[in-house]
Amino acid sequence: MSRQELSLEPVGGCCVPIMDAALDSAAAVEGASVFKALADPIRLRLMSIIASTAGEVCVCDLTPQFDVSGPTISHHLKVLREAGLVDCERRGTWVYYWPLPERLTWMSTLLSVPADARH
Amino acid sequence: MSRQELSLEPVGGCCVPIMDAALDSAAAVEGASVFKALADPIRLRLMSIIASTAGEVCVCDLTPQFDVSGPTISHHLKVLREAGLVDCERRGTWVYYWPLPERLTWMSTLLSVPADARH
DNA sequence: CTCCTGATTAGACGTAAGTCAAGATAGATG
DNA sequence: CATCTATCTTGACTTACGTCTAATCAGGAG
Repeated sequence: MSRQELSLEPVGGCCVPIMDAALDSAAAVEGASVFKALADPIRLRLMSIIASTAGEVCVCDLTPQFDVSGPTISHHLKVLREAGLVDCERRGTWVYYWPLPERLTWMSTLLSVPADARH
Repeated sequence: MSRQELSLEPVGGCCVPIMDAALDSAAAVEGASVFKALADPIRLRLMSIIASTAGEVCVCDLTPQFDVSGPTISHHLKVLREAGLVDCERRGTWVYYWPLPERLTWMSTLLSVPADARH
């Protein structure tokens, strides 16, 4: 359950802000795949709920907060897992998810704007 | 040319990191649309080229760096424009693009991870 | 005005992505 | 073992997205 289904390479060696240096083609492919994982409203909100919860969250507490079916939530959680943004563990009947902050830090750095370039 | 084709509301009033507070449904929809704009390798690389260039970039210097047709580049630039990530201006025969750092800052803050939560 | 060049728009096409219902799996309990 | 609950997987369906060619638009030059 906690194995990573997709490539989880360092994503370009983390990381120079795009305002400092342009990405090459390969880095763009890898980077875009992480953005894609957060490019859906349900996934972005799932990520924010998981990330803002200290410790971990049970799927059974996640599903009722959305208007879509259980399988759909399960699908979105899998996408977040494959992107390296969360991990999970089954304990008894329930499955618990927690955030993996490394990728968030990577994206945040990539998008960071030098103070003197703001506005 | 520099009009904004889509809603460019403040995107949730910019901005609390997702590790501090979960997004509500409406904020997630709006936020996901910005991530979607960078969720394509060509757009992410276009954005990084535009952002890393001091001043502005001519479309004529952008297109040759990619293996897709001119109209495709034009389409991707439009998506970035509608997401509020870049703006442009025609001067004579050529069109120039520059970054709008506000949205980058917003995303970067949203994804930022408190130092004590890293790893 | 006419022609040429750079850029965008329109429309068509194929693939990818989100959703659901139905079935499968994991584990607890009797 | 059988049964029940929580979660995930499968397969089908529909819509969204990236790409192209062809056509259009904006400006400069002759």
